[in-house]
Amino acid sequence: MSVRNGILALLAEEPRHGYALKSEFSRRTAGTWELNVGQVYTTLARLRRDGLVAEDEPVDGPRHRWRVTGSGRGALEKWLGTPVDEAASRNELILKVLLALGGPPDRLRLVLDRQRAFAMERLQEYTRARPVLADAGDLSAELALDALVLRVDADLRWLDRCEQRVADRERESRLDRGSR
Amino acid sequence: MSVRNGILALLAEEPRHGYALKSEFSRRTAGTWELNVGQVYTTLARLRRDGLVAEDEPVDGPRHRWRVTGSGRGALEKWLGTPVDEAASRNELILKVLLALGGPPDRLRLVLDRQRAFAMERLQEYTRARPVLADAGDLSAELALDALVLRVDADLRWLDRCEQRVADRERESRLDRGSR
DNA sequence: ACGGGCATGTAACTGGTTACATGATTCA
DNA sequence: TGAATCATGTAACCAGTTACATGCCCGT
Repeated sequence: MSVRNGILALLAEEPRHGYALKSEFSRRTAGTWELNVGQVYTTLARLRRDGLVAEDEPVDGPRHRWRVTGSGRGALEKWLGTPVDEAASRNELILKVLLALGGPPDRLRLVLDRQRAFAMERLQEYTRARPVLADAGDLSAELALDALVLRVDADLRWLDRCEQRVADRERESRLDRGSR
Repeated sequence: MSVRNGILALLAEEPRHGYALKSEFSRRTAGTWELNVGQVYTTLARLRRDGLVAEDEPVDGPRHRWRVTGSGRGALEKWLGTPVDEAASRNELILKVLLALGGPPDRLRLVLDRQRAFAMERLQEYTRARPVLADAGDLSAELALDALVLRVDADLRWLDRCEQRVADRERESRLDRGSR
């Protein structure tokens, strides 16, 4: 429901037309979340269907102005007030590693290596980009980037821990075989 | 494509029937990713449609045994070898905070507070559960929990940073108003 | 006899996403 | 004039998810 609620949040700030929502959405997420224009209109149609937004008839040219309804405002408050549960958000990286754990050790090592290399590359990019954003005074972009840095950092630590635990496991199994 | 590829990974270990996939999937993700049984069958049907898995005719009772095909193995390798891009995985928490940034300060503070309270609660739960899992010797569960801890920890740090930056911004705007 | 877990499946819905068609405006 | 951007919309697809129907088998 992220796109739905995101659009709702933007409309709650002020009524906007469809195309403006697309631009604003990606601007506010510092380009990390790009919407296909069409998606804005499909989402608006669904929001209208559910009574969360309403449209004014076009006045100047083809532009419709969309605004939030009362229940739309309610839905938004509810979304904002409900914390995001990391455990419930299905995480692809965790899944991948946990399942690779059941395959041959080489494959697991490949997964771990590829992911780590990628993460470190990204971390460098972010570190290079950080001061530029700070100079530009774009708070949203700074915070978005900070979030990414912290996450990728957490991922890297986790990958290290995985590698370590797996190495332990293999050492133990070698010892087992040796003492048989 | 997580569910699809996850099921593919399990079938690549050994042929299994549908119900076994459901159990194994949630066991291997340490209960953090529960599948509705029906979803397994719909996903299997789609995998078969795409030629990634094949089914043996039932031998004993109603049980079908599903196995990965050659192209299924290819698709799996590709998935495992492709790193997960954190920046491309749309993150609800970031979106929520960034958009709340555009609303009234009280609402932003509510979002931040709720999320932090929730995260700290979770962190405590995880810390309590950690030694139990270590004793049980369940490597998957341990690693899954570690991932959650690291992520929630990263989230907490980020929330702190957000609060700090927003407080800075408000102090500055107060100063601006004062010097007008 | 019956409740619960094992087992298979289908119909239907949701939200996200894209490809495509259409036309207005703007500016070089 | 013609490309780029602004602007609106629709048809269609995909993966994820759920609710529901069906029946087998096992232990009490």
